[in-house]
Amino acid sequence: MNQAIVPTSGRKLKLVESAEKLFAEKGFDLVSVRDVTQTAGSNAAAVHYYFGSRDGLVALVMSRYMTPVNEERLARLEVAERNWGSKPVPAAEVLDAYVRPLITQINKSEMSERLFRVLIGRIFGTQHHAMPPDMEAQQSVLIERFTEVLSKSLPGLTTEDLAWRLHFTVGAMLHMLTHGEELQRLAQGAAGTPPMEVTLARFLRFAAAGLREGGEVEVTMEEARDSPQALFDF
Amino acid sequence: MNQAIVPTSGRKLKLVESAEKLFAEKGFDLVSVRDVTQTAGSNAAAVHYYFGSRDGLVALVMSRYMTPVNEERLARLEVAERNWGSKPVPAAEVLDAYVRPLITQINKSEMSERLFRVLIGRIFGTQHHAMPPDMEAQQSVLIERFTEVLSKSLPGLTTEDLAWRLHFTVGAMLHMLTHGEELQRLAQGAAGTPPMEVTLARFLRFAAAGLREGGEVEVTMEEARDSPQALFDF
DNA sequence: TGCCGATTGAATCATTAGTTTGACAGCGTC
DNA sequence: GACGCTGTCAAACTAATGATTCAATCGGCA
Repeated sequence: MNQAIVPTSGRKLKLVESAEKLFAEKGFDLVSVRDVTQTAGSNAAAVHYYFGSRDGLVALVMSRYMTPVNEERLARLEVAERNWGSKPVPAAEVLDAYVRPLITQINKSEMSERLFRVLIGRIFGTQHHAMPPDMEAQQSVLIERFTEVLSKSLPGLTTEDLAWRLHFTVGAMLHMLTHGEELQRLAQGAAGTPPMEVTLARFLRFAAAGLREGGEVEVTMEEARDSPQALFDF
Repeated sequence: MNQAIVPTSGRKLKLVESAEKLFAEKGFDLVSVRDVTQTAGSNAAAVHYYFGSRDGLVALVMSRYMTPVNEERLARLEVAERNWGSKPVPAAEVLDAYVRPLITQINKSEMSERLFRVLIGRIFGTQHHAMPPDMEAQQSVLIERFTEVLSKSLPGLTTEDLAWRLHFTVGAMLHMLTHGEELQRLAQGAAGTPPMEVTLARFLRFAAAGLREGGEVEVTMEEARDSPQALFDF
């Protein structure tokens, strides 16, 4: 399924791999067609010959990694649901289904762990309307499914609270994936250089705690407008 | 302090305000000098006359909002420390010092809440090495101070765990600030349209729970390499 | 009024971007 | 051997960008 997308014809594959590397290092926006073709030892026209346009190349790289991750996420979620029968799946296990595919896929990939992490972070951090329609749809399905299952795991939560907590969770994950490098520079060694599994385990625990114990916000919008300060007293 | 940076000379102010609006809407990278001058009803040369370069304008806009927020953060942190004397400041109160200045500053600003939120998110989300040196230094001090105080609030944590949890926290906040709009589109109304105070309160509770109850990761790197799966069993 | 520095704007430059074109080579087929 | 298909490449095209130039204009002050 992975290989079907990119035929292993030498030239095309070389282009995709060069693009992946550069996209991971500098971000989708800061890599030009010429950067890619130069790294691949090829010509600018090659990108348009194989991918139609720069956007075509970007879309291909994105779906090459997003699709298998999302498919594994949905598969794991279904297994979890089956295992727990009519009982709600524990939140931590739902999160696990969301996070663990990142590890699975990195092991399948030939890219370095560091580059893979950043690339995946950039892909999933792309604004939804800026990605190809089919991937946007893929993401919508994912959000819907995980929200549905999680709402049973955390029955006390309003849909509004759940939506926002999930949003925080996704934000924390994307930041970790894309900007983990920066933390290691900033914290001057205090953050260590843990392998991805350890960092993901830390993230999982952090997010599970936030999702479960994040309390309730019962203040209405009207009350909030009158005395915003009160929101923070607890 | 805020006004000192930008003299209220009509033309210059108009340029800065137009830039802020466009930067918030499209991001720093996707706004050209001509976009700004056109919106301000002015000429491309004006930007270089007043700000030296495009980067000068960006730097000015960034510091205009980052500086007061960070100063208030540090001030509040000091007050909290004084109030608790020799006892550690509760984590939630440290987070409060970190978050509440966003509300203070939005009320001082003339920008709409929505634009302010996104702009602040983009500013603080900028890679540290991509910002002017003085602001990079400002951020370093901030991280150092908050880490220092928080490590006393959460005495059980290793510095490595703390560093990563703070990283998650910052990521969740930035995502909420910059991409909150997107959630409201994606969740199809499920996220509501809460005022910023409510969202920040939600965030604060989420992050406090994650920081406090995120558990420990005692597995060493060596063990993790041998059996990554074990990390997720809990 | 006349001067002078501060400001403004149209035009221009140099560079970079994505894309297109047309020529050409390899290669199998009729 | 001519034809057609697939790749490949250098070059050129078009549009945009940040920056610069230089003449015109404004506004206060002697």
